[in-house]
Parts: sequence; C-alpha cells; structure tokens
Amino acid sequence: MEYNFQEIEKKWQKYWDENNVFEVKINTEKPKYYVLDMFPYPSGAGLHVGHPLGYIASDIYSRFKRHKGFNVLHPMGYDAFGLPAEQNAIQTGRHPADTTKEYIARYRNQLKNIGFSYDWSREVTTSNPKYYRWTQWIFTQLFKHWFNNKTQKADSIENLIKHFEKFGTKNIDAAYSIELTFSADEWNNKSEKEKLLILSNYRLAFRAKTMVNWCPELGTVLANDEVKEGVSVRGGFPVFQKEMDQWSLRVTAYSERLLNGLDELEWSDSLKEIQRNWIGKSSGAEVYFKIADSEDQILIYTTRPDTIYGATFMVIAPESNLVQKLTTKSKKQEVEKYLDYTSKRTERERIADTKSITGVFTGSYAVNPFTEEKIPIWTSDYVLGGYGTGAIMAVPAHDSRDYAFATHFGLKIIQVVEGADITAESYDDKNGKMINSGIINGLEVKDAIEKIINEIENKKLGARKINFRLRDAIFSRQRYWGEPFPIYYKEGVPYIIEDNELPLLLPEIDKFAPTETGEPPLARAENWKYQGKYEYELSTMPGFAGSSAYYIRYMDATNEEQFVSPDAVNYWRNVDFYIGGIEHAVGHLIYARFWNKFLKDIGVTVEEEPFKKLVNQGMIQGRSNFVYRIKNTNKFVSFNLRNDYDITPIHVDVNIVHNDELDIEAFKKYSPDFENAEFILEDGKYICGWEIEKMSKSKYNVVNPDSIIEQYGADTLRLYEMFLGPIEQSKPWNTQGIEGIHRFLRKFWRLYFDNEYNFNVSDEKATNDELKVLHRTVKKLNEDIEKLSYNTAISEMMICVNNLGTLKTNKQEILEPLVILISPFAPHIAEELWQKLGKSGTIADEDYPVHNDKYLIEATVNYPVAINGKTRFTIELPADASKDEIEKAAVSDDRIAKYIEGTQIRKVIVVPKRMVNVVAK
RNA sequence: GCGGGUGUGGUGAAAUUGGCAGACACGCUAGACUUAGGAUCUAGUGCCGCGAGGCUUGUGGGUUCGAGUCCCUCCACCCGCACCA
Repeated sequence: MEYNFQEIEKKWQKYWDENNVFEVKINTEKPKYYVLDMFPYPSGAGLHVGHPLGYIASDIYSRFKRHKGFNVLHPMGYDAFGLPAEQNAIQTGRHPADTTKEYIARYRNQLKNIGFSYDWSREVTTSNPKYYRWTQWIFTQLFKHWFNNKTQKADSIENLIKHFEKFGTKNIDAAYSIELTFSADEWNNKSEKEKLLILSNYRLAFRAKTMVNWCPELGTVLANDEVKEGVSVRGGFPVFQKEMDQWSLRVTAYSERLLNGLDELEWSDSLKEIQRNWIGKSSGAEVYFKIADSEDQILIYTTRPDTIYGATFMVIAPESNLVQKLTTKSKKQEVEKYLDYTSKRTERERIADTKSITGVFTGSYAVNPFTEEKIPIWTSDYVLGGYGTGAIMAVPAHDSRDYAFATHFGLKIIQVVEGADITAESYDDKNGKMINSGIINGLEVKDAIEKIINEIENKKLGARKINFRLRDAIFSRQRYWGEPFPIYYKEGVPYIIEDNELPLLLPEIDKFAPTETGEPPLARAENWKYQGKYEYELSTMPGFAGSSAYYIRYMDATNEEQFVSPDAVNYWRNVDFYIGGIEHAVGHLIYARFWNKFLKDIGVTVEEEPFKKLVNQGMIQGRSNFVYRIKNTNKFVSFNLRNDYDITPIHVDVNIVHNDELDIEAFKKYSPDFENAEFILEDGKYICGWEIEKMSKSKYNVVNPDSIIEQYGADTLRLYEMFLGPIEQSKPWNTQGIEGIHRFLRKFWRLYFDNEYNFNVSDEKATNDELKVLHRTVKKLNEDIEKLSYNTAISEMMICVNNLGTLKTNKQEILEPLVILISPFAPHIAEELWQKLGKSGTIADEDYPVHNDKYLIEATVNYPVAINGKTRFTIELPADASKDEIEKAAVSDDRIAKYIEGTQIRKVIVVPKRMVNVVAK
C-alpha cells in the first residue's frame, strides 16, 4: 500500500471525531496542562497558510504533553463580534449573525482538515447569547465593585456605601475618576440619584464624561490600543479627541498589579517591555503653584522636582478647564483662536506635526514656590490633558520640549544642573550637581529629588506621586455587532439589570447604521425597553469584551448556571501555554490580565495571572511572483532578460507559478487581457521575479491550506510550517520547500513496507547501531519539543529516517517507538502505522519514548586537531582516552610536522571528547 | 528621540551555549532508471583559486590557545512607544 494521505487523513479525523478522542474531563489523578490558541476572528476569506502556524505549534505541544501523561485542555472557539462583520453588513445588507455563522462553519472545517486535537465539545462563540450572557455578567460585577487601593483589591459597592454612611470619604483610599470629599452626614442627606452619581465615580465599570478617541468614519469611539499613529487600527480612519459621556473600565486601578505581575511570567522580554511601556509607571511629585494675585492654584506633575528652581514658565493643556479661568480679558481672543485650532486638529496631524511649536500666553502668572518669581502661564498642545494633571512646570534648561518652546517664544532659561552647555540644547540627563537651586545646591540629582520632595511635603506644597500612562479603557462603541450592555436608564441614571434577566439579547434592527439623529444603531430597535418603559443603553461593548475571559469559560464551557464552576477553575486554574500574535500585546493581553485579576478578587478565578507562558508566533509572509510586461505592448519578458526592456512588473497569481516558472497556458486563461499575450523566454521557460510581501488577496500571493492539504496532505502541511524555522520568527511562505517534507513522509512510510509496498515489519532483535540511531533521536526530540524547537526536531527525524533507510531497518523494536515520536507532528500517518503495527485504538495516549544513555555511548571520538586555532586533520581515539594520551597522539601524528615547521610547540590544549589545539610559535 | 529585537551560502535555516561554521531541507549541476518527469535513486554544491592553498557568520576593534557565540564601536533592517512632563 502506498502512502495515500488523503484516505488516511479523512479516516483518522473521522475516528477522532466519532470517538471523542480529544474530549477531556476533570481528572484529579492526572496533572493538568492547559494549552491555548488565541481564537480567530472568522472572516470571509477563510484561513490562509499563515493562520495555522501557531495552531500547529500548540497542537504539537498538546499532543506531546498528552503522551507525557498530562490531562491536556486544548480548546478552540471564535471571536465573532466586531467591526469587520458589521462593515460587511453595511455594505451587503446581510445580517452579521448569518455571515458569521457561515464563516465559522468554514473555519471549523478548515481547522478539522489540519487534524488538530481540539476538544470540540468546548467550542465557544462570543456572539452566541449563551456565551455573551457571561460577558454581560462580568460587566455587572465590574459595575458592582470598586477598587480599594489599601488592600489593592476589588471590593463590593455595598461595603463602600456602608463606609460612606458611617465615615463619608474619610480613610477611604479608592481608585476614582475625580477626588471627592464629603462627610457621613453629607452622604446620608443626598438623594438616591446623587448617591448613584457619586458611586459611579468609584465603580470599576462606570459611565463618565471623558476625553475619548472619536472616529467619525466608523461612527464610534475607540480605545487607546485601537488607535495607532492617530488613525483607527481597523480601517485607518482619522481620530479626534472629544469629550463624551461613555462607559469605561477602571483598568488603571490595577496598574500596579498589572506591572508587578509581569515579572513572574514566562513571556518574551520584548512583550513584557511593551506592556511595561504601555502601563508607563513614573515617579515624581505633584506640586501646587499659586496663581499671582489670586486664591487659585495650579497642580502640576513632574518627575524632575529637583529642577523646580529652573521652572521659568508653566504650560497647561488646551483642553484643561483652567484655560478659561486663567485667560485674561486682553488675551481672550487670541486664546479662543488657539483652542479652536487645536480642537480641529486630528490626532494624526498633531502627531505628525511635532516640530512646529504652537501655543499662546494666557495673560496670567503663577508664582514659583521656591524662587518666589512670577512666571507666565501658557497653553500649548504639547501638554496633554489626559496625562498627569494636564499642567506642567516648564524647565527649559533640562527638558528638550520646554527648551524648544522657550527659545521659540523667547522665554527665560535658567540652568540648575551642572554638566553641559545649554546654549544650544537642553541638558536632560539625570547626572550632575545642582546649581542656582537654593536649598538643594551642590547635591547630585538623585539626592536633590529626595530632598526637594521632602521639602515640598513639609511645606504642604504637594506630595510624592506615582503616575501611570495607562488610561481607563473606553468600553462603549456606537455600533450594532457587539454585546448589549445590561444597563437601563431611569431619570438619566444607569441601572444594572438582574442576573436572572441575562442575557440581554441583541435586538433586531432594520438597518446597520446610526439613526438620522446620530444615535447608535440600537436606537432603531422597536419596543426595545426594560420592563417596557426604561431606555436601554444604546452602545454595545467593544471587541475585546468577549475575548477578555474566554480562556476561563473553556474550563466549563457548557455550564448554564455559572460562568465557571469552582471545581473546574480549581482544577484547570490558568493557561499554562498560550500562543498567538504579537498584535495583541497591549489590547487583549492587558484586558484579559485585568479581568482575571478582578475575577480573582471576587473569588471566581484562582490565579493572579491568566497566561503563565506565552509565545508569539511570527507571521507567514507572502512570496509574490511578478511577470514583466514591456510597456505599451502585450508582450512579457522573462525575469533575467527584463533589463533590456522598458517594463512594468505585474503581480501574477502564485498558484499558476511553479518554482518561479510561469505556467503560460494557465496565465493565458487567467484573464482575457492575457489571452493573446506573447512571451520572450529564457531557455524555453518564462521565469518570474519574486518579492516578499504581506500575504494578501491584492498581491495574489495567498496560499490556502486546503489546496496544500489536497496536494500533499495535512501531515505535510503541519511538518512544513514547523520546519520553516523558529516559531517566533516571521518567514515567507515558499511552496517550493514543501516537496522535501513530503518526500520525508513518504520515506518514513516506506520504512514499514517492502519494495512491493507490502507491510513488512519484523520482530527480530535490533542491532546496537539501530538502537543508537533511535535513541539519539528520542533524546533530541524530547529536548527540542520542550524548547518548542520544532524545526530542529523535524530535521533530527529526517536524519533518523535517512540513517534507518541506510541500515535497511524494518524491526518493530525500532519502528514502533518511531511512530509515537512522530505522532505529535504528523498524527494521521502515525495513527495509520500504529494500527498497521497491530495496535488498537488511538496512538494519542501512548507514552512518549524516553531515551536510554547506554545506547548512546560511543567507542571512539574523532578529535579535530587544530594548529594555532586552525583545524588541520582529525584523529580517532578511544572515548576513554586520557588527556595525556590524546595530547601524545596529536603531537606524534605524522601530519603535524608540516604545519609546525620552523616553530616550536608551546602549549597543547586538550578538551576531552571535543578537540585538540596545538599552539606553536 | 527612547525602548526591544535581528543581521550566517542562491533560499529557509542549524551550531551541544566559547571548541571541526553552514546540520537538515529547498534550489542548482551531473549521472542512472524511464515513452515522459513537476516521480525515484546516486554524486556534487559557502566564496576565490587549475592547484597547493587562502578567505568566510553586517562593519571595525578587543578578550582568549580558540569567538557566529563574550566585551566595545559603527552600519542596516524590523517591531513597540512617541510632545507621557
């Protein structure tokens, strides 16, 4: 029987399905291991060969761990709510629920064709009411909790209310939107509505007026991680800053825990660094500056309080409400004009244009609390409303932005740190002694910071302060295709709906567009009211809502009573190994960590961190092919002759190019334009050019896994994708190389058959040579799979098969463990051969082979002999030869004479089992 | 600008962590078998050189008996952040 992969693969995929081979249950007899893929967003294009890269890697690891005796949870699902499906709905009029369903069916099919060991009984779809009911439930929990800074934990709103009733805000250290102070009496005398408004200042899910990223084209607000370089990540539309009433999640409350938790994680340094950066912790001080001739003061944040004697002016953000207060009559017109200008700029313009310096003087002055000098207060958009206090003390001598501003507007510059000449640029380094700085003169910067903060606190001018760059997550989207908020409004105040009323279903609407009056699409829903009278929230949740806790839901995916049962979460705990794209570095991976920490605080989950080990698989890039049309003709010139002509390169579909040779007939049929095309060939062939680009439809370089599977089989696809190189690395897809892998599998298959393809495995005793080949591979595979070094594992298997082929091995003692070795990588061929070896059932539960050192002992070692570091010849010596014996053998070898002629041996370095180096001068 | 990462044949890549650079594949060359080859098998294949031999891991330097690997300098590319006070 020849290697008929199509038949074999279908057969075993069916077997796995029908026998629920990969369904797992809680089993306290076995250690658990949780392997998770970032679930896909199902799009109309289906999977291309880049998508399964991570899935294959995790599947190999799952199967390996199972062979190692672990109870492996390895689920899959779909991140099905989100913008692209809705944009598609707007264009085609098809309901996103329908298209999503269709796409998911296609994805599931494609995934099954690759032979993944998923427990399909745990499949989740975020847009399914049975699933989003729990997304809504978690939201209600966030709504019902606040964050206690003292304990660094979430606590129930009831407890906060009790405290307010007894003590007011006294002794409360809570994460809040704005600072409030009131007594117990004051609290108790407030109306119900007032109380609720105050509480939303503390809730972890809250509605508030905040500066948001508004994207008019998408008709929605966006979170910070959904905006890159001032445009929306999805679609690339301009984004404006705008103050709006929106739902947010108080992720900032968890800043410290999010930062500290990173240390214990087995994530790449670069990924942890990206997260640290995004959280952006800085330490410094908040300081009040009095406004001259007024009772008011400005609070600023600085990380360089040591330079306060050099603060010669102040700058406040244009969006700060202080601007109105501080602008004097004479400056009013000028300031208004400036505010108008900044508000009309998109984020992109503002970012792109960091060089031009703009700003206006408000007319007011502040008093530097240390120099007592009057310093002008300006407003400029280089100070951001959203960071710190939205106001700064400007120290032009030691901050390059302040320096640029000061020189542009002719403001005073005073050097306060020694160390550089500041006539041309500022000196920003934290090295040097303080000068012109009163009480901190002569101190090093580090010490000066400490001393001045103490002084600031003593004088009650301000306090030490830690700041984070992380912003609260804007959580509402003015879109249709997302989870509805379990919220209704009574007299403008939001109320949560009861748990037993969940899920709040997404209503049907006639058109997926905002209303004429600019309300979100949900406003179109008819008779959609809580208890028939109260307005529901009309926004929906963002894309990351459904993905922030899905890994927990998998643990108990069909539980209708609870999000997850304590039994399930106590057994599966968290994800041991997570694999997915780096693009989720600051979105999903921050939110999921945040939700997990919150859920732990309220007793739902048990581990502080959701994803213990995480690997970012690289991207598979496309390898585009080009044909070269001679300008103004329908004539195409082959790649190596193209320089003789004036040509236009044109993308050609990679599926009609083989090894860079164009299939001319297929090309002619490809488009009517090419029907009569003529060709200038080289050696009778048309050779195409190539380039590495992103894999995309428009570049005609998309390779579909289905077609690879049809041609070579899923096992070949799996092996090939892993053979390309380290998983973390991005690499181009080149179909040429796949032949080698397919050839390997056929060679592997042939080990078990004779020349006439009769199954032929003998029970003769294996020789030492054969055992050595096997055990070497066993050892290497165990090491490499654990390191996720699959490319080297595969090449080791190739070496093994090549060697066994040379030895003409057909012994069961060798060939049986060999099937288990390959089974995580190529499970279909492994199952088939396992069955042919007379075994019943699946190979998936067999113990993975372990090597025995006794077969690996070498009798002799081949020593390279180097003279002055250059290898000249080798000598074969017994493995147990002593250092002296090795040295003697090397030095007395005849071949050495010619290399050391005219010199003397000074030294001989012998590294047993490795090499000899003779130093001669 | 700041932070992180990567540079090795024609191509994808390996190198037991300081010990024979280029394993394993692709591609290419030659040959065998074939009606045929986009099948299979054999041999060769880093570069220069007819050869002896020399050179070679982005550049230049250093440490070492010995460096792809460690240290310093510079260059190129990729990723993240970017008026974050």
